[in-house]
Amino acid sequence: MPEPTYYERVYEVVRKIPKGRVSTYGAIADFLALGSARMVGWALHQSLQSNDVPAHRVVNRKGELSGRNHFGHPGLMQALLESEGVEIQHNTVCAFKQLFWHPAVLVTDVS
DNA sequence: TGTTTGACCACGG
DNA sequence: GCCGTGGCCAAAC
Repeated sequence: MPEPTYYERVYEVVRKIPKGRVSTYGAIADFLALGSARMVGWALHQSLQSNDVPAHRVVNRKGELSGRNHFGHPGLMQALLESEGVEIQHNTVCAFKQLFWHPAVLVTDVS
């Protein structure tokens, strides 16, 4: 049945995102070297109802919580991130550049 | 079955 | 540093 779809890849990558870290659609798309960032958004949308994927750790290139509106309730995404120690301001990840995590990078501590 | 949209990004001007 | 355009694949209409 279900062949390895682009979504499955995205799910895997997103699951690998360490807690307290955030990634971007472009980074995932670039890591998979397939499709485009748009598909990542679609995949995450599907993942919300299909898999346990920390989609709240995925934000757009600007570090903005673009999909906060899709979490069922606006603010939920921010709450989850803050719960993980990620500071959010104006629907944007503070020190996003610092918390930015790339799938190709091994899990390392920032401290 | 074809068109349109979609949680976007990179590049060029 | 901002604006416009292209691209990419899949699902919904």
